[in-house]
Amino acid sequence: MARRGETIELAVLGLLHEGPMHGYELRKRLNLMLGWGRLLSYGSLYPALKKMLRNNLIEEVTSAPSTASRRQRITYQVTDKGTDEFHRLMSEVGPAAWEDDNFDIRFRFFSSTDMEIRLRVLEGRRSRLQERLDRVQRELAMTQREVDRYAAELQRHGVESVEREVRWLSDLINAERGGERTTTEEQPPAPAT
Amino acid sequence: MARRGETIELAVLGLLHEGPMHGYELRKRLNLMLGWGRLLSYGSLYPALKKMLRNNLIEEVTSAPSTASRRQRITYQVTDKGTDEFHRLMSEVGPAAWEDDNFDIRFRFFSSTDMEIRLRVLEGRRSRLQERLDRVQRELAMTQREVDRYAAELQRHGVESVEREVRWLSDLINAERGGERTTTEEQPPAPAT
DNA sequence: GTTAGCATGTAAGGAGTTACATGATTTT
DNA sequence: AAAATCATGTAACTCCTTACATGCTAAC
Repeated sequence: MARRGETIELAVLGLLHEGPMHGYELRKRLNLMLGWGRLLSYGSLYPALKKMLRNNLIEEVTSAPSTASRRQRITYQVTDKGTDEFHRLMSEVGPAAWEDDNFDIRFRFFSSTDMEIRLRVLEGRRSRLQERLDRVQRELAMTQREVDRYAAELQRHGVESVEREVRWLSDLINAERGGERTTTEEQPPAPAT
Repeated sequence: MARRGETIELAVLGLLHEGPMHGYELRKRLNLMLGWGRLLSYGSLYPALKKMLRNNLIEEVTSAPSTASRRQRITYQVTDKGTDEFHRLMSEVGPAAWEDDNFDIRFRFFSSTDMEIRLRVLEGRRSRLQERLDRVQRELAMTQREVDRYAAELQRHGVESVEREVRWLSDLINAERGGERTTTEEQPPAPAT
C-alpha cells in the first residue's frame, strides 16, 4: 500500500497524542491498527521517527529516572508543532484522505476532528468505492468474457466486499448526521461518473 | 502491498495464457483483476514486460500483417519456458502463495492447478487469516485500552471483515472437497474475546 | 480541428522490506 | 543457563509511482 510515508507520520502523531511511547510499542500499536495487511518493519519505523525528530514534530521525553533499572529505550512525545501538523493533516479533505490506507488512519483518529470533516471524508471514501464498482461493472458489461469458474467467483466476492463497505460507510454517515439512526437508508442514487 | 514483482509476473503469464495481448490491454485486465487497491502504472508494467522478454518467458508475436493500418503496438505471447514458469509458480505452496495480493492472483488462475494444490493454498490462506484474528484478539484482551468510539468501530469492522473472509474460504474448501455442497458449515466456534 | 483515448516508453525518486548487528531483561 | 522477547538501529536493495516524453487514431 503505497503512500505510507505520510501515513506513518500521521499514525505516529495520532498515537503519541494519546500518550508518550517508545518505538517498540509504537510499532506494536501500529501493527494492531493497520495490521490487516503487512506488518510494519523497524527498518521503516525508526528512520521515520528520526526524520520526525529532525522536523521537530516529536521530541524525546526526559522522564524522571525514578525506576532505576530502566531498560535502554527512548520515549517520544509530540511537540506543539507536531500537534499543529497532526490537526492540519486530519483536516485535509481530498483524495489523499480516502485512499485505502490513509482512510483507516483518519478514521482511527476521527475524534480529533469536526463532524464536518468527518462527513466529507466518509462521503469521499464512499464515492471512491462507488466509482470502483461502476468501473468494474461497466468494463464487465463491455467485454463479455468467457467465464472462468474461479475468475468469476473472485470477481463476485470482490464486488460483494466493496458493496458491504459502501453500506458500512452509509451507516456511519447516517449516524454522523442523524445522531443515532441505525437504519440503512436508501442512498441517493450516486451521480455516475 | 509488497512483493508485487513476482506477482505481476505471475499475473502476466496467467493472462497471456488465455491469449496473446499487448501491454495496454494487459494493464487494463490487470487493474480489473487486482484493481481493488491501487492501479498498476505503466512505469511498472512495461519494464516488467521487458524483463520477462529478456528472460524468455514471453515473446513478441509476429502476427500476419493482414489488417494494414495497424496501430503501433506490440503483442506478446508466452513461450514454453514461460508456461513452465507459470506452472511452477502456481504449484508453490507456502507463505508466498497466501499473502494478500498473491493469493488473489493464484485464485484467479486456480483452474490451471490440481485440486490438491488448491486446497493447500485455500487452507493456508485461511489459517493465515485465523492467526491474524487470534493475534488481535489476544492483544486486545491484554491491553484493555480506553475505548475511543471510532477506534473501536474500526476494530470491530476489521474483525468482521476478516471473519467473513474466513467463512468464504471455508465454503470454497468445502466445495472443493465435497463436490458441490453449498451449505455454510458451522466453523469451530472462535474463542471469543 | 480538437478532444479523448489508444499505445509505448524512460528517468528520478520515494518508501519500505530484508538482512544484518547488538545487547538488555525476563521467563522457564 | 537457555530461550524468548524487549529494544534500537543501519545498509543495501527492490519495487513501484510520478512525471515526463511522444505520437497515432477515432469521435464529436
